[in-house]
Amino acid sequence: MRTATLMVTNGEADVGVIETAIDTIKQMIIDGELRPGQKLPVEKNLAEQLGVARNTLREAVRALVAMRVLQTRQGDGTYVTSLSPDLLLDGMSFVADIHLDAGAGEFLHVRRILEAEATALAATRIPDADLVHLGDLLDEAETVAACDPVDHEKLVALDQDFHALIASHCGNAVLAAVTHNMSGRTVRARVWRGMSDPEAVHRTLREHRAVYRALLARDSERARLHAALHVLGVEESLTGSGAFAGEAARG
Amino acid sequence: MRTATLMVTNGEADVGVIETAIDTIKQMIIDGELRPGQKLPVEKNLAEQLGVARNTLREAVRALVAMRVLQTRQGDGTYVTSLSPDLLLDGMSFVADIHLDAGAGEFLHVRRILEAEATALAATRIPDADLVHLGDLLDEAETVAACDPVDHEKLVALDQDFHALIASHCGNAVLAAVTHNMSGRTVRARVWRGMSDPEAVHRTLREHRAVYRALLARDSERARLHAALHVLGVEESLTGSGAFAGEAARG
DNA sequence: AACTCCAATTGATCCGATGAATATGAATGG
DNA sequence: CCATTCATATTCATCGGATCAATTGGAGTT
Repeated sequence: MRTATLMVTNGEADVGVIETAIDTIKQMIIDGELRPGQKLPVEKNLAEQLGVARNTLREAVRALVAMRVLQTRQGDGTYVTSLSPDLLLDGMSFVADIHLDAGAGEFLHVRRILEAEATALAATRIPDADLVHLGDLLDEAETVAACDPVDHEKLVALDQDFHALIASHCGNAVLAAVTHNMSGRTVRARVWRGMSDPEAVHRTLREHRAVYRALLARDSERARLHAALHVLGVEESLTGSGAFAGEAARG
Repeated sequence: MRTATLMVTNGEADVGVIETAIDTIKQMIIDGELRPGQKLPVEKNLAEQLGVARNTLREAVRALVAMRVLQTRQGDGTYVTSLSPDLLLDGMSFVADIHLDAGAGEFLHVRRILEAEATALAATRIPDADLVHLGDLLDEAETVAACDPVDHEKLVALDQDFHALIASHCGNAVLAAVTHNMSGRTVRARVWRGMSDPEAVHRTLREHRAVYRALLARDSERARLHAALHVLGVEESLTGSGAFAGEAARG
């Protein structure tokens, strides 16, 4: 009956009833008692089963909802989500966002490694139809960049779509999710907003097109290099080494 | 006064009061209004400031506590954590754990890429003192492995320490944290528990020592290769290709 | 100055009540 | 017989208050 108490003795130190309830539900998922899509007992019953008050259970459930493990629908019930990696790992983008001052470079370094691998893998896996779609994204981005009042928001969205579409075809959902989330919305927005120089925007778009051509050629190594170089360019533009040294090296 | 309502109009769709409260607090952190280590207003005041009930605020705070953004101390108050990447990213290990059936290979693939990079970087950065410590870990692991009733729990802990110590000196906290969390406790435990064959244990320890020797030689490329090969061995032992093909290829 | 002890502060947990959204099944019209 | 409409029950969302427990900080003592 008092499952919660049993879990405490089994697990680590008792740091609180709610933490215990969270870990208990987590463990039920890991153990397979709760499967993706499955409906949980109603709050009243589940609270009684775990030996906690309904409000306490709600805080535990809310924590799991925040980390995309559970999903609640008012009037219906609480369900286990698909637990797919891209769903559970999308909280990482928030981590990247709050470190855009100090640690943005570290996130970008990781993204460079992963994006290079994901792009290389995608070179031999992305369907022709999605390559066409990729080309459309590039064309649209260049159109937007040509306008005088450049819509940076639109460019950010197209940039994100471009990389996400490639990564989604690397054959590894975890790699795609981690890569995608290694730079959050705020980071991407800052990068593009920092491109006051029109030349910087065009250079970035040229890098995108270089990756695109490598994918068209189904050349993994070319794709890997261009992807890495592209992210490296972003890194250097953030650390400031791109404004002088980077630009000089390119020129 | 009604900050929460203002945030809704500013942000995305209103999916609930609690979600709004969570996003508001998140944004306050991203914007720098709340800094690491800072104390939040008391529950009563903060709830009033956000225009929600105290119970509602608690659920929001609880969600942020679960993702290691906030920390509460009874009788004292609620504080913003250090927000360090290793703290905020340690929830990923849970994601890895619940996918140990289907997607363990995908996590290991990512870990292989990152661990190779982290080990290569550490080769030129890890202090001599920690290299000594690393050697001690290896010696201890071999001692444990030599005992008849092999303590697999101890081996798991030593394995985790070995890799964590290396990654911690790669000069990139994000890379270290992501690498570390790419295989959770449950995954590691399963891997080591699956080594019923004593030869498999010794092979793994030999791989560890090969990485160690490369670090001693301060040879980044050797370290990278041995690290990648080591994780690859784990991948193959999980997918089953190690039992036959892997063993044959090695012999 | 150092220690002890008490009261205020603050979060932790619980309880009950009301509102809002959904699902379910009966009733209705075709 | 089938589709639609609608009333009702179920369930989560939100709220306000009450009590317990842990920490803090100052008063008082040595």
